[in-house]
Amino acid sequence: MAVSNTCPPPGFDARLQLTELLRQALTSVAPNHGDVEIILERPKQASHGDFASNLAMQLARALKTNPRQIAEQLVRELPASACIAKTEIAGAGFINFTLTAAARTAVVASVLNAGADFGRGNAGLKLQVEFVSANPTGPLHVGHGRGAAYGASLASLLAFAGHRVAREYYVNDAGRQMDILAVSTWLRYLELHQVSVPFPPNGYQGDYVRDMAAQINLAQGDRYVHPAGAVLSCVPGTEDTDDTENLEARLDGLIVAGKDLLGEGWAYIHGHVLNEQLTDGRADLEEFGVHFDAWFSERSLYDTGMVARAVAELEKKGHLYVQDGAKWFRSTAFGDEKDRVVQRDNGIYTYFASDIAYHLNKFERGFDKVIDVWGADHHGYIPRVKGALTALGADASRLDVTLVQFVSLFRDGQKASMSTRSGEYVTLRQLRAEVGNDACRFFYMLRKCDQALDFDLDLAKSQSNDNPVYYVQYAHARICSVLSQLDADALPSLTALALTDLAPLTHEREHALCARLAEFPELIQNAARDYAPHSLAFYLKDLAADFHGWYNAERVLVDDEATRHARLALALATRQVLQNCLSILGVSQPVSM
RNA sequence: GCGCUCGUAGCUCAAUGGAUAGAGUACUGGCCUCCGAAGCCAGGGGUUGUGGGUUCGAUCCCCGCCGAGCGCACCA
Repeated sequence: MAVSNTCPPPGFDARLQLTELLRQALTSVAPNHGDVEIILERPKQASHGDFASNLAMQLARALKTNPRQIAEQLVRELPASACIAKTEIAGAGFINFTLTAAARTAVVASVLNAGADFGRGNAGLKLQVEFVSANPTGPLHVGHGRGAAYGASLASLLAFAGHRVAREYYVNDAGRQMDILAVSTWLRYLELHQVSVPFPPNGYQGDYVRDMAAQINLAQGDRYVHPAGAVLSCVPGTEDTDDTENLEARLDGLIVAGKDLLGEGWAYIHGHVLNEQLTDGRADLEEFGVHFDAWFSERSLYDTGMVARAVAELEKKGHLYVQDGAKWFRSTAFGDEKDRVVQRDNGIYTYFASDIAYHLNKFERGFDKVIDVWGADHHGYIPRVKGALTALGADASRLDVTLVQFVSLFRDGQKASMSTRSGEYVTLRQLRAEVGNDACRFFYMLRKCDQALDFDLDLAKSQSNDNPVYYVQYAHARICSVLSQLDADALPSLTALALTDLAPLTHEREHALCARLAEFPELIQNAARDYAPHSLAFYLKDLAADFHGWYNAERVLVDDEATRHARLALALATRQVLQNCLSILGVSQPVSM
């Protein structure tokens, strides 16, 4: 017989308790199946109680018995517990548990005691999350913004779940794209000096390139000026702009010209534009609340000989062969659809080679898991990277690649076009200025990352109840507002509230809100396991809804002191969980709005 | 053609293999002498693209088909 007025001990966990009870019942009913996993879920429907177990259904086949019959046996063998008000068998054989009021409201004390640590796990793995890693060839755009928001939230989530998380940005400072940016800037610089070299259509077109040219002009004057004839002397092909191959060859010719004519000056321009773009991107991300522990340079992999070492290692293990003068990695032996070049016939390593080295380096740093957040357009790249790791004798399952799908911006119902090269795209900075950091971070989290995102600018901007981020923040501000109604001496201390008698919390909505709070630690576990920070955004909407519903149904500041204190405790606990959850997503918690 | 990610209410999206598939939005009607109405309450809305299979049970797992996006470089 359940005793409903018994107070559960501090740190009481109903799920753990019920799991233990079922485990004991199981050993009595089916001693040979003691290893069956005990699953407890929170039913969607309130009439199904606080927790439901499908244990009887799981056993039906093995015991060759009707699930409902097994359920009855299990319930009969269930040890008595002070936290259970009712046990019911329902549906196909579910066992539904209804908790006592005291067991339901106990979470309030747990939240107030744990504070900012409520929900924190103790997972303890050493993880790395690498994200954004955009080429520093121009401003970050809204697609990078999604990767940034997702990666940052994921990293915070994993850290909150108890992992040790390193956040890293891989800087592609060694490739052809950087050369193209440097040559684009140089050509704009030459334009300032009336040297007429036609600007290539496949160069970087954005205004920021002209800005950097002006900076170089200011600092260095005309020392990098060369006549148009000299610049064009090593540019092959015709001016046919329809032939892509021809255009790329001409661009490469311009790069060669720049390196030859400028010598040290090329290194200066290259270094300047790299530093400029990196600094800009870093500032942009910092303002967005996205921080990195490390900025890993691709070039450093060459400088330290890591790339050569990785390729030599593959060669030693017999996974390379030479064809048409190039060195190929036999990735088809590891599930890839074709073999891949790691070193070109001119001796230059491919990007893939440095990426093998990079991932080898990551693995050598001793992470239990390496998580790469990539744009969805890179998905075809996964088999070859994993293949290379396997070929090197590493455990490729330690690498998880999460793909983030594309973002389309909609303004006035119209899709905004995006093209990096042409410079016609909305930057992350523009987006943040227009809709604000909080709405950005939250909107990016309103989709699973493997779902294409249509970002509705007008909705994100609207200061109305259409906007979910305001709905959640409003709940927080409302609680703060209630507390500010009290004189400082009328508000009991946190420790006092944590000890307050919660028996006055009898309303259905109060219990629903408590159940939502109790869900938070489980949410963290599941979301961290699934790399799914979006579920935190959905939880916040539910939590805010439960709070608003309660708030409209009952007053917090009532005359009766016992009731008032219990409700204050619940309001404070709600605010705490809102804070914990919003912090993980990098969204602020305004006191008023 | 091959591969990856998807297809859920009019629209935008959720749903560790569980019970009557949920929110928001839009539409309709209510709630401020009352702690913040950026709020709440009540309505109608569905063959989960489609056809099979596995399972006590499938939006979820497997196969086929239809449709969408993205890939299929000695670019990064």
